[in-house]
Amino acid sequence: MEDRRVRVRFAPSPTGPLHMGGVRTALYNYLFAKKHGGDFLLRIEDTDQTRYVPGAEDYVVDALNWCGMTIDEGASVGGENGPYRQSERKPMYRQYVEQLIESGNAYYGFDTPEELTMMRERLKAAGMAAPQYNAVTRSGMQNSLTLPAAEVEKRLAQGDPYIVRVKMPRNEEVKFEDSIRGWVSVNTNNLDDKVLFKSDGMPTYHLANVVDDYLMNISHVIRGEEWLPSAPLHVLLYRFLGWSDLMPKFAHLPLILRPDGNGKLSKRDGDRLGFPVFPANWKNPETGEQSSGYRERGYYPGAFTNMLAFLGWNPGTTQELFSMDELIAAFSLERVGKAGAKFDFDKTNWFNQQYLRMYSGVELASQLQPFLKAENLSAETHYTAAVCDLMKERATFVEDILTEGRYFFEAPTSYDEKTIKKKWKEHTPAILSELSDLLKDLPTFDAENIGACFKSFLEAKALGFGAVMPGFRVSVTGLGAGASMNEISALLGKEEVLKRIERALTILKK
RNA sequence: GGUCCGUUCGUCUAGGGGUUAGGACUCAUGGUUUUCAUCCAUGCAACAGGGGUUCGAUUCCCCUACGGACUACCA
Repeated sequence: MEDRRVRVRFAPSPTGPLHMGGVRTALYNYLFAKKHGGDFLLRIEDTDQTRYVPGAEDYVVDALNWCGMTIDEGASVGGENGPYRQSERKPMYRQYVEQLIESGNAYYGFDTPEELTMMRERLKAAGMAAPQYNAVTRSGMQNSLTLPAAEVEKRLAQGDPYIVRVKMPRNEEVKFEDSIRGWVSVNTNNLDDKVLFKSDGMPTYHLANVVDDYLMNISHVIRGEEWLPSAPLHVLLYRFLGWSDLMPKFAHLPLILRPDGNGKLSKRDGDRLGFPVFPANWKNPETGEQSSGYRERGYYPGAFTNMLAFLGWNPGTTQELFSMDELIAAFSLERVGKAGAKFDFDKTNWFNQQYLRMYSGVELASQLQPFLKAENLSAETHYTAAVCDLMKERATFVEDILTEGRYFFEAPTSYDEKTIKKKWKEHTPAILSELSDLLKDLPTFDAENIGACFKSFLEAKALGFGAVMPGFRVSVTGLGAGASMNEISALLGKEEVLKRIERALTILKK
């Protein structure tokens, strides 16, 4: 059993865009699988046809691909254990349901939804907080445990709608070892007779999940903490089906919480606080509602997954920047924390900034190209690359290089008012004019010479940097602050710099 | 309400019976820079509370408080 091949699955329900919490669950599964040379499967849990949202499955695959997780088996890539959509596995579940009924671990239920509601209302009125369909209440309901056998036969034969429930045993401790939480123990008296098979002929999550994990030979179930309360039911199901020996190991991940206040992270929080909660943009096909994603906001997939990996896990060292391969090498479930983690958007941006810096000017130039194009700007590649090299230290996103360095691609159309008000003095035009003449005569217009020229000019005129530089900068860039003016000027070239100064002098005068 | 899970700086976390309780993000200050950013340095800032066990508990145990998840013919 110890040398069992590691096979894990990520099993989302296609009811909408994949939430970043889901991406993290997928990531931990992926890291764990790859760490142990195992398989990462994607299974679509679409047993609830009423909640199916078109496009959601493609979205999951797209998001996983963007994040750099390769799916070994799944509907999109195939595999030997398919189909990988539960809706397509519908015929496979029935025999296991029947097996459970025959062994006395499950039974038919004929109660209508209305009767169920009435039962709950009645018990609530009698003072019961959360009425359950369990060993106590099932005796008063219509099911194959209370109805005469003949009646059950008759109802089934005439095609009355029915469901199948698990027959939860009385007063039994169900124990299992969670890789993250240790031993978890629950008494079956606190569990109810969960529906395993719905009247539409589809299994519920509980049954489908256990059957498919068994059939797909899943070795480890790594999923969100929201599943912890139903894990004992799953353990019981493995036992009832005679599969205890092949039961996967469980690991229940802590949740990602809201940055402020309490509760788990939701789409609402992102809207309210101004950050995406989805990996990529999503448009609800029914309402047309748009949700923004990290990809379109300009985050690098590596930065996004790196950030996600650290939300609940740490390597035990002080290293924080990890490539996917490094993550795979360092990952272990033992180092996943037990407590929920509040999402920190600042840290996400910090990760992106770190990733951006690792690119060369040339690489950044090609990343910047679409943004330039969108603004109808263009430049030689080597020029854009040089701009990126100069500007990358002050950018979090590639786009920042353009928004903060637009003057590299077109002459300023306006001049920063604050700087003009504070630094554009009466004598500024005369000074700039003189400086301009000096720059004109420079034989080599590079940063070093410009700097030297500037310095000697200041010395000759007995002026401080503050008397000349701000005016020079605002004339050329339109801004009050930024990268080294020597570098900027050299990049722009003599002709352009002189032209801009001249233009500023005519517009600003004084 | 019940069941289960959890609780170290504002946030992510390391640590673990004896530590000046460490790192990162954020924030503040100083240095570098013509300026801004970067970078460097420094600072602010935490073991939820109460009982045990122990020579000694932040660490182990119990209780309380607080937080979270679950409590559908949803996953």
